[in-house]
Amino acid sequence: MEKRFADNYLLYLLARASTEVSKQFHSRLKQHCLQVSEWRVLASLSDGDGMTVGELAARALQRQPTMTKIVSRMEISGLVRRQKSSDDRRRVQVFITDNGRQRISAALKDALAHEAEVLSDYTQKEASDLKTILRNLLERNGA
Amino acid sequence: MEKRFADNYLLYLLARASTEVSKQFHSRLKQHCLQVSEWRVLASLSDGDGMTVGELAARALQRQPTMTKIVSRMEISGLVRRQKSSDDRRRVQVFITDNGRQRISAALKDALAHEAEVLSDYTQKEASDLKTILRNLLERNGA
DNA sequence: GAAATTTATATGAAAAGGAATATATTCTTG
DNA sequence: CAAGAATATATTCCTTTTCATATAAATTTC
Repeated sequence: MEKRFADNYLLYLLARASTEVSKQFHSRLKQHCLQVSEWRVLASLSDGDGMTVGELAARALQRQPTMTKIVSRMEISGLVRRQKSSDDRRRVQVFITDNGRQRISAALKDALAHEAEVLSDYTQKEASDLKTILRNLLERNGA
Repeated sequence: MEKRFADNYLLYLLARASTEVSKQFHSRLKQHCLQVSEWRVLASLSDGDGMTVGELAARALQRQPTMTKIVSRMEISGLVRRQKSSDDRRRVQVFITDNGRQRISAALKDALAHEAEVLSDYTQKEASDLKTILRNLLERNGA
């Protein structure tokens, strides 16, 4: 069988790996009534609450104007709240609400469970090596 | 420094690696006047011409209705052409045009050059191991 | 072989995203 | 400290994607 360009092209392998594995998890998110973008924002905020729109955009791999819109929607649905930063009033800090915290809590557990499934065939060392390799790739590419 | 959930979460590392590395290449695509979706379709077709809309969607990691529209746009701009399959007239086969082949040719070279840059710090073996690991992850996750 | 089911693609309305730019605030520099 | 540059967020307009479903052809089942 002939080897296709794509099957040996790093960017495609990365995109495919990310897309396929994420797709599995995204179907679980539906059960938590969470959109992918909502999940990403809430997961980020559960790490460090009170992030600015720009920080959130970077973390959630979105552009800033997109994040502004995501935050607006999530504010309306009561998952987060906005607050102008007092020391730099250009900045807007986004905080997770109790409602948001409740919604993300189960999803976070589910995320870890799903990750365990994805890595179920791997030894502990293999799994940690895989992650190290990815972090390494990111470091070497200016992330 | 505290460790964030995301920085050790496989799906995030994959998404981040894919997004960051792809972003670099996407800016190059602009110089070839190609959209990302166009690049993906043409690259797929340069591997195996005459793919169905469904096959293309799977390869280009898009949903089928999205691919129908991408193909429609690309047909209008003369990069591909459609042809109803004769053995199964539900299927539509998509072929790359001469114009499309011209447009993709330089981009393909650029893709390989960019990949080499991304992997410039890696030895041959490390690079090939990285790809093997990703292919492996895909196989184990039903891709 | 007709009816029901499945499969492949297309369509239409609504949601989301993207690029460019506006607005507001802070920083810099002379 | 005023003018200009830089930074953070929001907005606008336009393109693209998504979801649900329609359409059309092939396959299965009775």
